[in-house]
Amino acid sequence: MKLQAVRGFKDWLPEDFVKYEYLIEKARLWCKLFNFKEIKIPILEKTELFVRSIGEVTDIVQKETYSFEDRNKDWLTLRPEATAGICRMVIEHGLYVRPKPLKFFTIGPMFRHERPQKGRLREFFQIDLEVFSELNPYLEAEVIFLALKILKSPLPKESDQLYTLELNTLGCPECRPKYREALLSFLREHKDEVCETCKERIERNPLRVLDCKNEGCKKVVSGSPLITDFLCEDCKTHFQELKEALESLDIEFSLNPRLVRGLDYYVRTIFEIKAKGLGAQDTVCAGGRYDYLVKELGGPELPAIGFAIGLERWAISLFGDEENKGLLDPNTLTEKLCPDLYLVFLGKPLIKQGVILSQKLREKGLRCETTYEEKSLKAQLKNADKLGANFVLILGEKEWAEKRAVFRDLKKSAQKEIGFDGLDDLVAKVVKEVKG
RNA sequence: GAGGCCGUAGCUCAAUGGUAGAGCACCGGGCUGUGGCCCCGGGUGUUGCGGGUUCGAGCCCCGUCGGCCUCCCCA
Repeated sequence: MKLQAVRGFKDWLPEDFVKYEYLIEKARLWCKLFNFKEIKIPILEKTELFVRSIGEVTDIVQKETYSFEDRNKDWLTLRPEATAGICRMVIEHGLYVRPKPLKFFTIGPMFRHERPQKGRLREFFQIDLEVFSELNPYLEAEVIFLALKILKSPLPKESDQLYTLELNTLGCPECRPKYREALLSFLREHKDEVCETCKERIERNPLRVLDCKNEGCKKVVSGSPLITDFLCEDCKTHFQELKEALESLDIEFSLNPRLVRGLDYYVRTIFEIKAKGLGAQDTVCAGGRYDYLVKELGGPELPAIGFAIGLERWAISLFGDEENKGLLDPNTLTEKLCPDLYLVFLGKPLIKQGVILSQKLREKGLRCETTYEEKSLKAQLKNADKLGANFVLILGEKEWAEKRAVFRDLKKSAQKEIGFDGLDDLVAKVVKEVKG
């Protein structure tokens, strides 16, 4: 059997890498402007962390994690998301005593053992942001604003309608159970009308039924009790203030009372940002509040909100895929992979000069490539062209002796002669030509 | 985890159960002082892998691995 990458794990070829790098840099820029601090947490954590945070009965923990016993007989899990690890970090290092708000972001791979599809890999990258602070709707609105800001940042105009924001509230430990009970009894009454999957969901995770795409289920759900009718005063007020805060930031959103979460720790506000053209996996960013998680993991009471952007999905939404072109053209990025200058040397004695000269040029910031073997001028130019070089510098033994070189613009097919007095002078002149 | 479609050269794809091909890419040459264009030459392959049926399998059957899509779930 041929050796190949593990299923659902992808290589990033140079042309892929530039796309992700471009997006990551855009995101990083906005994170920093909002005063988020970049951190790194381990890829591997104790299994217990995810069981306690995400929830023992969730699908993620029950069947999607990469978990194993290590040589010390410790149960470890490749992180399926970043929030739990960041909470652990905050608690372990006592970061909660630092001035609020604590704003962190991290970028890295997550792992979930699911069936791969477009926009759904087993190793996938997330840009994850978390804010630990007081429960405040303005802060919350700002976090959502930032999510949209990041997503739209690579686009030429902010006015596009590529991304849509959906909003909901899950209530808090005080009001959610009441709603859950009401929903549960409603669903039990309509058990015969929902699909097979939902029959199971009713007892396991009734909120999920709200999210079912089955037409019959949708019909049932349309008459179901609404969370908004069960919210306690605090949650109601908070949600109302959040909506007003979003409006004051000119953020368009649609309320989706059927929006739910696969992770147990979320309370009150949750949101999702969907993108067009992604098929079934169209959620590019998701997040919400998790006001009790830090305490549940052994820390102090510390309300928090966060979200994660799926890097690969974000990339597809902007650059498109094999079938559909996106709004951004990846070719403008791959051009950056080409050398600025290719040094052509004719005659074996000059090869050594090529190595020295290219080094000096690199120190001046030029991306250089050169010849290491004696080859015909034609072969070297061909090579320079194939590598996508913008310019070539041609030095033959005759020119070398007469202290002159030919500088050729491959894109314009024009060339001129450069006289020089020593290597450093040549370097200076070439740099000037290339950089304009 | 369930279902469906698919897997042939580096890439995109052909090939009634009867000798594995094309375009692009790649390599060499025309062309030892000027790239792209052109011309000539080269197929670069364990038809994903393993079995089975058959005189004969890229094609049919089973299994397996992988990809895509839907479900499940989620970023």
